[in-house]
Amino acid sequence: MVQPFVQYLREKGGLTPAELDAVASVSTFKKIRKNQYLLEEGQISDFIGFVVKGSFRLFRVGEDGQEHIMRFAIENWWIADFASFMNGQPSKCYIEALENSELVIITKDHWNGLLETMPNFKHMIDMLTARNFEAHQNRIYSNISESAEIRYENFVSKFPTIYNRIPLYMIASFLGLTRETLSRIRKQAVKKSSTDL
Amino acid sequence: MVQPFVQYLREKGGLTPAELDAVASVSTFKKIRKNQYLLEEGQISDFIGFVVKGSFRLFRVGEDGQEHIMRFAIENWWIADFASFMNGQPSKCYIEALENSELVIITKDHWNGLLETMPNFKHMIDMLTARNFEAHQNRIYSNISESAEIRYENFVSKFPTIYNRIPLYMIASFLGLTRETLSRIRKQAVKKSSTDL
DNA sequence: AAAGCAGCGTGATAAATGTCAATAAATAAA
DNA sequence: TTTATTTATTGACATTTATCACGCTGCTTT
Repeated sequence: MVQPFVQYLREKGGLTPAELDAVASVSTFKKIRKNQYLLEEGQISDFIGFVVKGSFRLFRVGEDGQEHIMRFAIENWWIADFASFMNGQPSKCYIEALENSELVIITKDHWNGLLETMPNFKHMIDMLTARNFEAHQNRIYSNISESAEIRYENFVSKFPTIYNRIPLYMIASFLGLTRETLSRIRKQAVKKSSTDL
Repeated sequence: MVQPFVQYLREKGGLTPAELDAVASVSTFKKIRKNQYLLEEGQISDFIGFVVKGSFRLFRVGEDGQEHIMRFAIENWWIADFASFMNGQPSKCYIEALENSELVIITKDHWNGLLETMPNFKHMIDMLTARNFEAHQNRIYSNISESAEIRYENFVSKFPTIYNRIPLYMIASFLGLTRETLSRIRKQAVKKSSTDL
């Protein structure tokens, strides 16, 4: 099985060698090229991916045709449209590779099997789910209470590895801003920090 | 046990009489008066409440002292700071009764016990969790992509029973707007709809 | 009835953000 | 290197939203 994935499962889930084998037996390796879609609107997300290499964006397209980025994923992140995955409904989202990327794929049936039969795995996912829930809460709070500038600063400090790897206009989309506004916010921030002397 | 709660468990979870008894044996009834707190910042939400009667708001207080409403709950809704509940961390939220209210309370230990021993209960909660996740996604999408006016309209059509029961300035807070702005948006909306003739 | 309070509406003005258009800078392709 | 292509910046202007101040209404409480 793919090395970074094994390491992740050992560190985060404490899986035993036997358990790692069991996960391996239901895992698929997948390469996907830049700008290709892992999932498209209308499809059902009946799998979950683990990013081994590369990066992804998950976005929805508004009625006006504009793309709105819900989520990024880089190495060691899980990626799927979890809403579609959990409800079995057609997805409202696209998942696009931002670079040539590599994934481990686990289908929904296998995933649920692991949760039922492997307590270590279930415990790991429960932890992630709880953290994810909290992250959603924090993002909603941020959206309804914080200024664009502070939202941007928080993003940078929270996701430094994403911030310096992904085009600015995508971060703007994630934050619910236009690229122009984010560009200006950045300029102001530079001015401010140089005043901090 | 409290009638509306029993009915809810039967309808949504298909619980048997024996199962209802089991839930009853770990449930507590609680009355709370208007403007009282069910939970305060810093406390750990080690319980989940089911609203039998009345209404609640869950909010955070920003650094400037402003209150930002994350969530409402009325009859037949569950209420807790789920982030605190799941992670066992001190809550960043207050939960306040907006009217004289009544709840069924289940502590965390009992809750987890029900999930482990009662598949019908677990299934019901899994469904709710999935829907809740989707609702969060939709709210984030709404926040980053939609205008204040559309956000308000969607709120009204999505939660008609909440909208006509709760002060407007709280809805504004929930939507991330000032009360003044929401007041003006409403006036515009009236003007528009009267032009629809 | 009078006083107090909570909620809502509105005007004037300021600040934040979006839109459009043009260009520069950076990166990839030829 | 030269040429395309993508990404980022900037200016001028329009729109949206916030802020501050004030008054109105309806409901309690006294």
